[in-house]
Amino acid sequence: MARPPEPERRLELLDAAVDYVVAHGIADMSLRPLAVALGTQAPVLLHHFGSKEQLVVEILDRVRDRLRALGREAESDQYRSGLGAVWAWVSHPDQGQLMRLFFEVYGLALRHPNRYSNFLGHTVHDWLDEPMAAVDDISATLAIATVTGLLLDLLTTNDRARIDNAMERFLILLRSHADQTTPAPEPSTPR
Amino acid sequence: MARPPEPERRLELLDAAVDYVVAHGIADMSLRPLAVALGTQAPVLLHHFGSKEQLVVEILDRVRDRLRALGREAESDQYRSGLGAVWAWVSHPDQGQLMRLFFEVYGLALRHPNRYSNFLGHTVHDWLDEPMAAVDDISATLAIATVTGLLLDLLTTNDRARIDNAMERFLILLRSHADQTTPAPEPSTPR
DNA sequence: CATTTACTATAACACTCGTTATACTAATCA
DNA sequence: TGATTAGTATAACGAGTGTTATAGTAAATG
Repeated sequence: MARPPEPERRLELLDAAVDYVVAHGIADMSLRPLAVALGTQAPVLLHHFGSKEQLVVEILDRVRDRLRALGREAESDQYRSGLGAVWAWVSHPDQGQLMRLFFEVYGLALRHPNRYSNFLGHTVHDWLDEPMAAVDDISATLAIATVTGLLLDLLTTNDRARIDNAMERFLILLRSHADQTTPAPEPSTPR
Repeated sequence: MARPPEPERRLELLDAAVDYVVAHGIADMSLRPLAVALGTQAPVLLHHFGSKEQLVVEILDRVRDRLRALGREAESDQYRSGLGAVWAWVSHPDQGQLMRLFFEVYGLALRHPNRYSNFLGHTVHDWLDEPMAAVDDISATLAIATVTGLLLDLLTTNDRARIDNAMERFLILLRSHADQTTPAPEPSTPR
């Protein structure tokens, strides 16, 4: 009948919004500043996304995608493997803003589980399933928790040496325990 | 000259505000709802605390006190010791709201380090110094990170069995490593 | 061309925010 | 008693919020 929709525009806005949120956080994001940063106006965002809440949902879905992509990059690391590779990728300064956002959303989600159920329910299991697929649930839980906790420490104290050493010690703990329990252990971290 | 100040009233309001924040979170705390919950009005809070920002600072100082108290309670645990005791106390359901607030503030502090510098700068080192005083920095870093990460998992998934098992496995890892390196290890977790 | 629809621009609405001003009562001291 | 200060109410201000209404332009179909 008439002019066809242009889904490109919507995706363009969404991608730019994700970049903005990664850079500025999501806790006190508001439509008007976001819109001007994107070269448009608040009603345009509402026209495309319906409501702020829906926009936030779609932004966080994209953030989840980026976190999953990070896990896949760790898997394809050619110098390290397993948990060491995950740590190398996740703790890299380039990922600082993204991981900061990760913990920011986590903090908000703890108070409003319903509002962030997509993010909350899936993000942890994304990691359990993909980079940690080869080990049992308990080991994966421990490994992910350690990475998470060290990362939180790193982002707040920025004490790279102390925390890299702690990660190294954790990898040694895992390896020495594997030496005790299995006669012919693999040389790298458990997979 | 005239009517003397009544510091009791101020502390009374502050204590009630801490309870309110522990229950409702601090990210979207605002003066008016807080005031009515405390049976007063927003201008009264500003009269006593100067500004919302100052009130938040004082509330978080109190929250930090409660977290420190939790560490001391873990130290006096008569059934467990060391890291196992810390985990038992910190992961207890009674502390859920407090620990949720802990991660909420952490998430906010990652974006606004200056605003939450008191909380951010001291809370981690409180733990390094008190419950973890007996081990070296690297071991303490690893232990606190693991507790932190597991706690975050517990608060979001509530999967108590899986996470308690992961903690148990971590304690076993530490013990077996101690067995390898020291000839006469202590029976409990490393202190 | 006329119509329909997609997108954009401007203005405004109702609401909440932190904060301030003002008036009022209560308690202490000269 | 009068003066001074502490604490408590009430109202209001300016700013910012998400959202809606309205009008205008752009692009496609009949």
